[in-house]
Amino acid sequence: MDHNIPDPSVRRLSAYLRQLERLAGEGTRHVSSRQLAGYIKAGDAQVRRDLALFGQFGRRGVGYEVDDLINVLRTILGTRQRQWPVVVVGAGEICHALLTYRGFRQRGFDVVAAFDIDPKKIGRTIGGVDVLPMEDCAPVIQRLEVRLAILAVPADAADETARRLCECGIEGILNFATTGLEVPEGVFVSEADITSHLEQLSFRLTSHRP
Amino acid sequence: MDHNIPDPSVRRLSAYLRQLERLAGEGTRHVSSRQLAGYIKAGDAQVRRDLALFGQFGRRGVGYEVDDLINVLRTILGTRQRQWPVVVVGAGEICHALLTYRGFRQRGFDVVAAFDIDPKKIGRTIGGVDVLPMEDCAPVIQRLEVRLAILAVPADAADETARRLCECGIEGILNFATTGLEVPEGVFVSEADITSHLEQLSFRLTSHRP
DNA sequence: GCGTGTGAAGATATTCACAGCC
DNA sequence: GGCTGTGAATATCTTCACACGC
Repeated sequence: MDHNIPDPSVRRLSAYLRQLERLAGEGTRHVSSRQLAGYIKAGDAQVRRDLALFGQFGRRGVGYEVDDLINVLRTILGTRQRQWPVVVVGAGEICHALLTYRGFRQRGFDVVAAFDIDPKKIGRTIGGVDVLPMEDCAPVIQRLEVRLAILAVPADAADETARRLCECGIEGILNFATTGLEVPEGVFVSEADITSHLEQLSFRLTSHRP
Repeated sequence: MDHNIPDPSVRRLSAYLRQLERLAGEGTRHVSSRQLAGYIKAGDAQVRRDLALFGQFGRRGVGYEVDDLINVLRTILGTRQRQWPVVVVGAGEICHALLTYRGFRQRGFDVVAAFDIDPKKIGRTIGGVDVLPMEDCAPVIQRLEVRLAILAVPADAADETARRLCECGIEGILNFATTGLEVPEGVFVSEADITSHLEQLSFRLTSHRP
């Protein structure tokens, strides 16, 4: 399987999967690229191209079988064969929201531990997940073979914490901090700063209308 | 000011602003496109191009004045002249995290109210913000001239709630639900589904290494 | 008829490379 | 020497349009 997949395509693959899961829940068995495109802001050719990057999954004249395509997309995204253990660092409000959200598991992610440096937070259990002292992060990550971390610490601690996570072998970081992170080669970062999202919107509402 | 600004550029403008705010806090007065690019995964020419979309803000041989550029970027992003009132819909855990996060205000956003349909949640005050019944959303949005909403309801309620918000005059939605939304022409949606972010990462860690 | 898969064309975004100014 | 701003070149992404199979 090739490696030069554009970022926008990967984002859309996620979006297709979300729609397909919904369709499957409604009992729909077949779907066309045009339908799928309708849910996303995209054209039907775009949908077919995105899928064609990985193989041929449809039938001409018919479309795609919903359940099949779900499995294909999960395989592509890496959430079919394995359940990904994930750690959350920083036991604040975002962490709380993440640990009580029950939707991750069925999508292939499993929050196995949270870490903090605040003794008042350490020892608590939130949503069935223990909040552990930051010192434990290396052994836990290694023992459970955790490769993904969610970073939810204050901005001024983000970079240092990220460095530490990378040392423990973390390869992917979902970053809720407002700071951009400096990470070693081979570590992927996905930015989830909420303020930036709001700024995208405020930009679009500011004198840039079509 | 033109309107055909690429989405990736707008995302980077946010990122530059975050870095500049940090630099300003550290007392740094000048910055070059190369430095700025170093924080982001981008080249120096990219930084200059992004800024050149809106004007000329640097001095040759010198670089950019940090405070000036902060003001420029805030103006571009629309967060300099005005404080944006924002409503949160769905008073769950994410809402709780949003209402207790104190960083929005200094970045130009002000959460003015939260809404829910659950009587047990209505009437509470979280982080100084009242949780109001969903029926009040239209009058509040109109009275406070709210144009931005954060959608934090369960997936199955997302589309219907979004429709309702658009009817109230909301023009930008930050969507935490896993569903893609169908919104009228002229309404902007920014997707913040956390599972999708995790899927981006798990994809990159799955057999697609360089 | 319908809908996929895909070369070829087109549109967009990024990088190069250098003139011009500090 | 350093660094911006920007045409020109390149790379990347998206759309068109049609052959092929259902």
